[in-house]
Parts: sequence; structure tokens; C-alpha cells
Amino acid sequence: MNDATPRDFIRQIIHNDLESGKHTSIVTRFPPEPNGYLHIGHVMSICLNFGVAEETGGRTFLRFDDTNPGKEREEYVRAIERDVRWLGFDWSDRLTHASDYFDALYAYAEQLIEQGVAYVDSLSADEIRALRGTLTEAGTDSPYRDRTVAENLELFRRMRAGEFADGEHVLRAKIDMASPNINLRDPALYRIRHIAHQRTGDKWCIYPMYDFAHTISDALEHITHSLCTLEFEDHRPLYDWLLDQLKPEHRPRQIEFSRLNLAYAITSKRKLNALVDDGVVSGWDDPRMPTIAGLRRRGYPASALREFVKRGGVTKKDKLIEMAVLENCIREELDFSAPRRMAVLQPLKVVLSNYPEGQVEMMPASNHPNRPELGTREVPFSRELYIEQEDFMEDAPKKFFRLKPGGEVRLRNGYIIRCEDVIRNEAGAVIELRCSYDPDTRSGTGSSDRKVKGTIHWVSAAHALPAEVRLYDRLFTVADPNAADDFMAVLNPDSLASVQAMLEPSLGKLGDGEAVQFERLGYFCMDSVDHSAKRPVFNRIVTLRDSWAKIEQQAIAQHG
RNA sequence: UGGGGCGUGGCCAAGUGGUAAGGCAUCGGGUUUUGAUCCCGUGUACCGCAGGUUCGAAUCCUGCCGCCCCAGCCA
Repeated sequence: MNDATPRDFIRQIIHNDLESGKHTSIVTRFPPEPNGYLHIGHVMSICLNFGVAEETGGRTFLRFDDTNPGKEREEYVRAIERDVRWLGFDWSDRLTHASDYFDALYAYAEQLIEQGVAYVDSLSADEIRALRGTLTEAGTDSPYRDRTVAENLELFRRMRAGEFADGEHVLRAKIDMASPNINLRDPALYRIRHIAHQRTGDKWCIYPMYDFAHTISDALEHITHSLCTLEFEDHRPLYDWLLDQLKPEHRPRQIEFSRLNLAYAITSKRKLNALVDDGVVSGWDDPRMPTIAGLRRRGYPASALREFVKRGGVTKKDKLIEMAVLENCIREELDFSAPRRMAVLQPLKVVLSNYPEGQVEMMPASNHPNRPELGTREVPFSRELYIEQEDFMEDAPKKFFRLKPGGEVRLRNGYIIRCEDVIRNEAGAVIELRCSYDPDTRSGTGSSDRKVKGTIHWVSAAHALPAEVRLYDRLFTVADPNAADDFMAVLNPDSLASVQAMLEPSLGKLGDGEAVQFERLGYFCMDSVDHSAKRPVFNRIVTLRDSWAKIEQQAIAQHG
């Protein structure tokens, strides 16, 4: 559409098809099998299919590829619909199922039989496998390959009528058992499955295979460009063969692209399942999961996910995108949209010895330093406060710009304070700081422009809202857990940490799904599952970029 | 030693014969009551390798190497 729209090879093809008049409008489809939850990899496919249509004024179908009853559930259908909608896409009335076409599919199967290019094979699955040959050796024709059209038709109709048990017969395309492409060695088109389908019930006991159902569904929906991932490249000759034989009115074109892989994440359904079953995570929507449900619960904005996919590009090259790209997209969006708040994750009590007991000042605080239009709110300030344990250090290195004994620091939106005394418990641990404040340095007044090196955040102890805050890290310790021998062995034991934090009181009025920045800490949102007013639970969406952490690391590396 | 794909700086990615965009990351610096944001600057990219065609090649040709996918009555 505009100059910023990336022109990947698929959009180029589509652009050319529109220019040449081959198509007047574009129709795509996103065709998940409802047998699990959608994940970050699907986000790309969704954005591509819906995006390409949107950009050209075309249409997109959300089609459930439900050709394998027993593995598919309505629960997944609803979850998928929700995920796609949440991502910001609309299929309008174009919500379909492969099962909507079972009658048509059956008729096309009979057509193939009548054309003499499909036959009923009565070999067992094992026998068929044995005759298929190998990657380097041609297969062998089935002894049933030359049945007459009449015989095939009768058998196929009896298959449909339920006269045979599962596995007794199978309908196969008659192509070429010696083809170097194994998908062309007489692929199965229909198999017998005496099992109720979630939508068609007991109407059918034979079900079409993916290649057959998908090709015809595409044609029936007048799909112009059928976009799928690279592993289906070898299926394209079969896709085209079916179209050549059946000659439907509309002929779709399949185009393949590489899937998006995110570093430190897995997308294998089996492995994701294992994480849930073994209790490694709390469920499919655990905020550490790469599922759309997990990403949403974590607090990642849909717009940031769309941007992430856009930056990844559309190519045919295997890719493993760094987490930093995703995190940058999240931060970019949230930096703009998230109001600022203060919260202390690891509270350390500070008593201001010279601040009047019982006094409370309401300190105005900007909701967004770069967007004054977002206004201000008032934060209570009093004699006893909490600051971050990390913001105090006894033997601080010279570059430590926070609080140290005898040192000064500014309290964000408050006063400059000086650390006068350190209180310890019997074990010698610091449990409290006695500080003095400089009344002249209140933010925005008097000599408040007096400079000190550091500014730290705080919360008034008497007004603080206690809350559980969950801190997340990557689920795996290696960039490519898929390549690990045992992905369970490379789990990050510290992927979840929970702390009892103290929040500024205004956070009690946060709306569902709203993200805020806890200044100096990161972006946070309420947990959509466990949060309640009585027992607040927050998730850290992502940290802020932290150049201090790098300096610290380097110092440790240099000086041991 | 079958077939199908893919190889441009750490990770992505433009480039479609005329002399290598951009983003992320990195490393410097500036601004800053978030060590955030923002703003500057920062890479000699043997364009997988080797030949060839051409005045000229990442782009064309040949050979080689590496990686990915395929032997479900899964999708």
C-alpha cells in the first residue's frame, strides 16, 4: 500500500497478478487444524494471509481443516477464533470448515474414480508402506491398482456406506509409483474411520486426507493464493495434479514461505504439550508459553506482534529470529502507550528522620515524560517509604549512582535524600535505612534543580498496595531448544520468579488488559487469570533496556 | 549415491547485470528527576566456495560445499 509496506516475493507475485489482470481481487485463507493452540509461528501465517488481502482490498477465509476427527476439538476452534480476532483480523462471514465440503469432496472423489485416476486399494497400511519404496528406490504397483472403474466405484460407495472396518480399504490417486517425489506415489485420498466427527457426527465414516481436502477447499472458496509453509513444497505437484484432473472453475496457486522460528522458544505441538502435561508451565496460556494465549496473557500487545512479524520478513530461508527483535517491538509499542507508575519489587524500608511524623504530601507525577497530554496523577509521600533493595549498596563502585552510606539520591517525583544510618538485624543484613531529606528539593519547586547523580523510585509504606509480581525469563537456556537432544534438559530453571512487591496506590484502579511501566523496572500488566482486587497479581511483560546491567557485568568480568 | 528447497555483516532483510538499503544487536558519545525514551556516531559484508561469460556479476553459466524438508490410511 504505502512505501513502508515490505515488498516480499509473495506480495510481488500478488502485485503482478493484479497488474496483469490474472486476478481482479485476492482471496487467501488461514487454515489451521483445530487440534491445538496457535503459537507465535502461526502469527506470521495469520498476518501474511490476512495482511495481503487487506492491503489489496481482498478477502480472507478462516478455515478449519477438520479432516481428522478424534484429534480435533471445538474447544480449539473457539480458542483459535479468539486468537485471530485478538490479533486484529476479521474474517467477516468467511468462517468455514473443510467438513462443510464433505459432500462436494465425495463427489470429486467419484469423479476421479470415473476418470480412471483413483482406485480403491485393499492392502493394509503396512503393505502399502512396504510397496512405497524408499527415497532412493521406486515403489511397486499395488495388485489392486488396475481394478475397473465400476469395481472401484462400487467399493468406494460401500466404504462410504460403512460396510468395511477401519483400514480395510483406502482410496488412492493413481499417479506414479516410481515418482522421485514420494507424494506422487499413489497418495491416499480417503480413509475409513468409524468415529464421530465433531461437526458432522456419524454422517461419515470415510474422511478425506489433507492434500485432497485442502486443494478442493481452496478451489471451492475461490482462493487465489494458497500460502503455506515450506514443508508443503513437495505437495505442490500433487496439489496441481488434482487441479489438472478435476479442472474446477477456479484454480488456486500454492506458494510456500519459510516459517518463523523464535530463539529460545519451541513451537512443536508435541513439546508444548509435554510442558503442560509435566507441569513445567501452568497451562497453554502460561505467560512463558509461545502460544498466542500465552503471549496475550503475558501482556504483549497484538500490534507489537504484528510489527515483529513484519520485521521478520517473508522469504524461503530458514530463520531463527533473536528474542531481542521481539522485545524491541514490545518496548517500542509500550514505551509509547504505557502510563508510568512506581512500584518496588524488593522493598527496603527507608525512614526520613527529619520528615514530620504523620505528614502526607501528594506529589504530582507525570504519567508520561514524553507525552504531557497523558496528564499527571498524585502519589502520596510520607516519612516511611520503600525503595528497591538494589538501589542501596554499602561498598558501591564509583559508577554506582544510587544510594550509599552518606550519599545522596533523588527520589523520583519527590525530594533529594541522604543516607545517614544503616540498620541491621542480628544476622547483619540491612533491614532499614535512616535518611534525611532536603525540604528545598521537592520536585518542581525551589532549588529542585539541584543535581544529584541518581534518581530512584519509591512507594510510601503506609499507602502501598501489596501485590504479587511475577517476573519471567526465557523458558530455555539455549537459542535453539528444538535442536537439543532433550529439550527438557535445557529448560531454564529461573524462567519464573515471584516477588511480594509494593505498588503505588493508583495501581489499584488499573483497567483489565492495561499495560503500565513501573519506572526503571519494565512494563507490567495484571494477570488475566490470577489477579483479583483482593489478591493482586501482576506480570512483567518485559524489562526496560538496562545499560547499567551491562556495566555491572563488565565490572564483574574484569575484577572477578 | 532419489526428489524438493535454501545459502547477502551476530540475527533478520533489501537487491531482479552497473559497482552492497534498512531494522535488531554491538560499541562509542550527547540530552534526561526512569542508568528508560530520544538524538548522533560506529561495521573495511572475500554477497557459501571455485571457475567461467561480460567493459562490468550478489545478480547469468558450470562445478563443488553446507543446511533444511519428504518414505502417515497426520496436517
